[in-house]
Amino acid sequence: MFSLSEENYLKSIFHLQTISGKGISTSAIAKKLDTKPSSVTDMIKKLADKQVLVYKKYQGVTLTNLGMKAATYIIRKHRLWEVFLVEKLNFSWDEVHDVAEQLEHIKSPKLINELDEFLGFPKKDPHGDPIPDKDGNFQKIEKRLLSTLEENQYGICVGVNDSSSEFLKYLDKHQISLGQQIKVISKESFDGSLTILINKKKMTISHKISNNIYLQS
Amino acid sequence: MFSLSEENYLKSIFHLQTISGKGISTSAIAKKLDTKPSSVTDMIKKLADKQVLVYKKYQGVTLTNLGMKAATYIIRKHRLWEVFLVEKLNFSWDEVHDVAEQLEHIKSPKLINELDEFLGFPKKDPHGDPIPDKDGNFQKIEKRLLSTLEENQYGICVGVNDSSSEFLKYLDKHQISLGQQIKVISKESFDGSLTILINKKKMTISHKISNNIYLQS
DNA sequence: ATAAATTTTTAGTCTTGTCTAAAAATTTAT
DNA sequence: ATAAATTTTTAGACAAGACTAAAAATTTAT
Repeated sequence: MFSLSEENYLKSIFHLQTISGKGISTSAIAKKLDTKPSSVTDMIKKLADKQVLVYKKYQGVTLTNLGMKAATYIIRKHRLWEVFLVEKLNFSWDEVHDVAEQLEHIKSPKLINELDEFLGFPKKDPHGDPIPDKDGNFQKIEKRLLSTLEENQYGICVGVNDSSSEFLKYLDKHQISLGQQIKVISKESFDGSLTILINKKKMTISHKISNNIYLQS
Repeated sequence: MFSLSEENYLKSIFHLQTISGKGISTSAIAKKLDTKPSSVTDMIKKLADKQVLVYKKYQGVTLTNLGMKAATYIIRKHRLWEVFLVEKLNFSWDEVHDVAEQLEHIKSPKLINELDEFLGFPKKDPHGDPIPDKDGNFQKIEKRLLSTLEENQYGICVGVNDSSSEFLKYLDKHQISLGQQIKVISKESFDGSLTILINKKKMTISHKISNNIYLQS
């Protein structure tokens, strides 16, 4: 069984590993968890003792299969609770993160599987991220950042990279949501800004925005 | 804001206070929380600093209005989650306690009021205990222990004193549930055992059982 | 290849919440 | 009323997690 802190480390390392592929540095973990590298070193030793990751001084860490399994289960819980909050309790997608962050640590053999069933075994959370099933399997949807598209290319919005309340509110305000088609009209090479067609309307967005929206082509 | 431990102390002190009425001793709290009196002394000082209880050496503690309010809110959360688990997630009444014990500590201004609404503003939890509303008010149902009835008296089962899984399973096994009428046929003064009429059938129960069942007359 | 800059680890400290052992206060019994 | 028993508090210690400051290792630059 893992402590609350241990679970948060596992989840962060899993996320970092999914992006980078390589061993994760102490400082990267510290940054993600908003803590100090020295604290990370301490915790990493504990987690290595528990066999959930491999750790060699100065070389970064890698999750073991056991660690991957534990992290996936935490993510399953997080995303199912997000669906619950949005579908049943009238939360908007920018309000769910902090609460799900707490709920994901609840321990009960029965709770999550029942919740899954109650929600109809959803495959994706409100931000478009896939929900692992009870065996830890989930489909990896191939998706690409809107910022990588060229003029005249298009796709369906299937996810976001930044789940912060601020960003999600921006999307709501400009009526950008999951499932919508987005087409790139023109691309400004100077600052990377894009003019896109969405909802039959043209709009221009900055690189910072397009770099946080995922499309499926 | 209170820590997890502080919340557990508040809840326990509230429960003890509801039963006894008087100031609660260090050792009573220690027993309830399965900890040591010395640990209780430490925590009590912290809680007194936070103005939630009044503490004088060797005299026991009493919750202030602030403390009562905080404790009531935790109990509201606990009982609403119990209703959710039973009504929506197929938990039986003997399975809910441990999970609700964790869920009651989730912090979210929105979560509990939405959950309350989602459940249809229930007035009682699965064990018959009243659920405080959002302002902390709840009806005190006058109820008495089955063990205090005399021969030929009867009442409706409205709650239990012991919420342990073992006791609740006993009740399920013998088909005793909330809402049923129970009549005392005879009372054995030697050991306090009762012969009762329930479901049109006679059965004999020990004093330990009748002392944990509440009736409304 | 060596010096400078950066990253990581160690060493020591702090906080929260707990514990044991012993001292102090209170209650009970004679 | 005083001694004995009980309850409560103090004192000191420990584990989990985190922090700061300084040392060690690694990477980058000259």
